[in-house]
Amino acid sequence: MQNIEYLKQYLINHEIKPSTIRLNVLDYLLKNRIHPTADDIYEAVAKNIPTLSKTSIYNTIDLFLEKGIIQALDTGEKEHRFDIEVSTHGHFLCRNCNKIFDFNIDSIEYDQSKLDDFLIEERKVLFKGICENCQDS
Amino acid sequence: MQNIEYLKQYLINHEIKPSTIRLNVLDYLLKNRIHPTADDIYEAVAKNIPTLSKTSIYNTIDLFLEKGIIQALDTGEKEHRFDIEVSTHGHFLCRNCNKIFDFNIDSIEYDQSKLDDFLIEERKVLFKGICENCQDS
DNA sequence: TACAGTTTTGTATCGGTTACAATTTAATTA
DNA sequence: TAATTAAATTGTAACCGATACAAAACTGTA
Repeated sequence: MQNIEYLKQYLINHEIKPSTIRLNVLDYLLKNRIHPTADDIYEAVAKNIPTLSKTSIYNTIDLFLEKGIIQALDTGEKEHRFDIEVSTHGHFLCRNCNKIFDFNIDSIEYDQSKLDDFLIEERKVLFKGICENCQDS
Repeated sequence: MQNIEYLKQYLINHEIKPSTIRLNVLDYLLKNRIHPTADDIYEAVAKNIPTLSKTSIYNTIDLFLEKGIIQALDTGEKEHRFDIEVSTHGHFLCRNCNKIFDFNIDSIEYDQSKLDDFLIEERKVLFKGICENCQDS
């Protein structure tokens, strides 16, 4: 875990008090942009913190969501997945290898009259299919 | 349940053998476009078929998904929801009343270079926020 | 050192979904 | 029509990601 000061400041800037678990989770998320599940995070962080409990991971995730430094992805898989990149962007889920690929979205053109006076807080775009790699094999 | 012949043909056209349960589920979905959960469907259809089991609803849903006459929505709520409208369109989930509103999508402009040679099979767009009605109160 | 507040842990439980064998129903053949 | 096979339906148990909650451990402050 490098740049502890950077990680601490990252949390503090988002009104999260640093703790060993939170720093480890943040470090993992920043370095492993694979849209991991709670269990992925748990398995990775538990290597550094042998006493770690699953509940602490869920607590940390809930806190990070609340403070807006991660977003949850609902892909139809049974586990939630999480993304340290919170800007609006598209996700492509390969239904063969289950990897998620990011892509930029420039605009969505839709019938706004249907959503007149609706307060839109989140825009999620999920494509599903087969990634390039899985088509070759 | 009106138009039994229409419902039968609807199923047959999609390679689904009609049965009482399947006809009832289809009828419910066509008449109640509220993006119901499996339990919503179960509760409604059980009124007509008292011996109905939850498993039969899951079986029917799986079959309908497989044959492509419904699509699943993953909204972050813990239950899946289902939509008899399978064309690509947007969904708005109100995080206050949990109603889902449909809207048309004309186009999504995105960085296609990231998805070069990807086979895109599904495009899902989900907005979340507060619907007009829930803002008034 | 004592105290209060926060963080973390461990256990039990929840609830939507799935697995699967048994039963019932429908379709096919003799 | 009865017998046989296949398909649909049911009921029970179990799975598993997530949650609730109280106890324990830790942190910061005076």
